Amino acid sequence: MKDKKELIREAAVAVMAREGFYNSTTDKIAAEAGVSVGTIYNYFRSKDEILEYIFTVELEKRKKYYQELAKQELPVLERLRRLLQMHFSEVKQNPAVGRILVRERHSPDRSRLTAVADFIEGIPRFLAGVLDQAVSSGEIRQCNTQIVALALFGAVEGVVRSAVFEEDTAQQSRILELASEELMDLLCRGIV
Amino acid sequence: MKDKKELIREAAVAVMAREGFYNSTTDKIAAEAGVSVGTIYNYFRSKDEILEYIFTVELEKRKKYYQELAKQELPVLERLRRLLQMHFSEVKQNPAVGRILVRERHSPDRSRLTAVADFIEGIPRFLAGVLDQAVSSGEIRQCNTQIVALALFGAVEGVVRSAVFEEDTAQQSRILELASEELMDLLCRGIV
Amino acid sequence: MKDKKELIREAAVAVMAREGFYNSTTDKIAAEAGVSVGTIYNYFRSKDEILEYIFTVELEKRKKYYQELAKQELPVLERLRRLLQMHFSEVKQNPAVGRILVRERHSPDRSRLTAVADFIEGIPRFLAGVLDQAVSSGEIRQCNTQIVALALFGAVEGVVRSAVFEEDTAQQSRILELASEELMDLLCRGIV
Amino acid sequence: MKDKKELIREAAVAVMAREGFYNSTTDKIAAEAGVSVGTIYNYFRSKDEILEYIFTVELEKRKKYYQELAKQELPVLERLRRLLQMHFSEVKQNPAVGRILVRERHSPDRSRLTAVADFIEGIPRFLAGVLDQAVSSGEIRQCNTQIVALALFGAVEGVVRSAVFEEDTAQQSRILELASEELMDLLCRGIV
DNA sequence: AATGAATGAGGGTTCATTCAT
DNA sequence: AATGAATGAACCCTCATTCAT
Repeated sequence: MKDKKELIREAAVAVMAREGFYNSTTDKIAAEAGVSVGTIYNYFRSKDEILEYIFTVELEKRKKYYQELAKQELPVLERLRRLLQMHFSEVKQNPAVGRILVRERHSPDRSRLTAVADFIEGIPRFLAGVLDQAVSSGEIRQCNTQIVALALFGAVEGVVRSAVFEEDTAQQSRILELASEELMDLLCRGIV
Repeated sequence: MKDKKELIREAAVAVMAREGFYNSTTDKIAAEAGVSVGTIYNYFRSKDEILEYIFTVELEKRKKYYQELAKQELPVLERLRRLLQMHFSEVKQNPAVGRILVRERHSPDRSRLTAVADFIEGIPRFLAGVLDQAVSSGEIRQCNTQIVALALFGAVEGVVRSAVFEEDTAQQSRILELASEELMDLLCRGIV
Repeated sequence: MKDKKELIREAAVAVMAREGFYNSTTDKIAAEAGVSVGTIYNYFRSKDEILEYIFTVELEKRKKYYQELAKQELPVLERLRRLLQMHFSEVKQNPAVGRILVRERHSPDRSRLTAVADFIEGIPRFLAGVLDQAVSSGEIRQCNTQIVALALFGAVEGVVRSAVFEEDTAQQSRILELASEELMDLLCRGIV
Repeated sequence: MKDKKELIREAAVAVMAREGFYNSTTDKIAAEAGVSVGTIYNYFRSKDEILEYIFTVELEKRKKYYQELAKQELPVLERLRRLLQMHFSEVKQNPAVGRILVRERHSPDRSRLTAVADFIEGIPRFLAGVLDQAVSSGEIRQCNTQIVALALFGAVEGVVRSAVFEEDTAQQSRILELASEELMDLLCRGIV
């Protein structure tokens, strides 16, 4: 039998993707999970914490993946390419999570939610670090790596947002398939 | 005396920037505006409509600015540069609006709010149109203009988000000042 | 030009018949009367007082009519017959008033409204007096005149209610035309 | 322990009888029931639905009683007499319900409330059916049964209204005790 | 007399969270 | 561990009434 915490997380993903965090009542999540409200509170301290957990899981996936990548001695740009590929591929497989990632990132005072903040601030910071290395090694030109990192992170989000809210699923798939190459091209050559 | 609708809009901007849309009660907005709750409802049909109006105002500003730009016979990239400059400059002057623009864009079923949807979908679509022209005229290379437009829009948002939630205001200013050049460089040359 | 108080009364009748007292906002009444809210308050002290006035006007009509009747030396039952005829005829001509008379009679603490209370309690009391006379004069048999008066008043209301909320206007007219005879028959002969 | 839905219904009856539907806030009802506001909404979808339920319960009582009556082979007039007796007896036992039945019958758009509409339209329709049978069987004379039914229903209401708003409880009891006989007399013999 | 913008108390309803079973 | 009934603070919005113009 599936871990109950995971069961609830998946139910929450489904409900939140469909209705948004604010409209996702604990009752709905419990119903979706086939569990009682009380049970949710045996695994999570609050509704916020469920969202927190969703972000944590996704962040961990990406961290783990990057650590694998880091073991191989790949050029920075190649590492970025694969990270993007992995991300878009994940979103394509599970667009519900994608919706949550782009939509519930902000909101009330959710900036205090650690995992969300980690995602929203941590990833760009991490990317900036990667870019700094690449500048040092001469792999890429001098630039304001912080801004470039923010832009890259934002660009990815922009594409994902469009895709996951796209109702035509064929179109959704197409965007997500082309996205990493297109973004890498942009990154490497500009658009001129 | 200042127009009361504008007064309320500004109060709402202040409160929503500080507390988020969800935590911005009509009572707080009324208090901030120095007005009674009832008065809000003489100018807006609902709390949602206030947000709607905030987006409308900002969207109009950018539309108007672009129309001016279009009258002059400028190269596409130059037009984009100025649009970015204008946008970052606006956000620098009024970071509260910036916060709202990036944070309240998504959310519940707010996708039905016309002005918000226009912003979130209309701008990338508009950008894609601009890029298409530029490809035709040979000013920029062949590329998936839709994805590039989404990426550009997202990149701008990514930078703005980081800036407006930055607590160090000097740092905030710096990012916003450098952003347009850095993004244009990225767009023109890539980062290699 | 029509008296403004009368103008407002008629507008209120229209709105209240359509939407019920509770849903009849002063704004709607003002709009219907082609007048501003403020003006209403130049002629009425409160929304309640408008209703009060509507009842007063109707009560006065009936009182006046009965006084005419009393001058002629008619048998009691004949007087009752004519009173009923007059009442049903009035309702037929202006079903909107009829609706209000049967629907807004009760409600919140409107029992304190004098005119409404007069209508609801005064008429049966008056009828009881009439019946008492008739018993004395031997025109009708011994009976509990109070209860009979209440029953008669209620019976009239029951018929009116059904008619004024009847959507088929032909049917509405038919009921109101037959009502007085049918009720008099019932009163005189019973149904056996 | 008493069923909680019933507990709330009784509290609502008490409050609504005292203050009228409109002035019966959910807070007051909750307090009267010794329950929190939220609990009300675990058993009823809305305040309207509470009223609906009150009417349903009373209507059911009368339906059930009449079905018993129908099993016995009683003359129509005897059935009516017993129905009236039962009704006045119920009201005497619980005048609060009586108040609600006569006062909250009309109102805003409460006509859409099924149970209320059933009461207000269903009972006269049902009575008309009963009378039709009686005409067929020759038990009563030819008459417009629809109007007579409306009149009878209204007459009952008229008596009940007077009784339940009577402050002198002895007088209240007297009216309710005499009512059914007096009405049956009226029905059978007229008042001449 | 007429206007209508401003007022603000008030009410129905929601929903995250708790806790006795 | 699981349940789900109970809780009650909080919020959006309405609308009768006022009053400066």
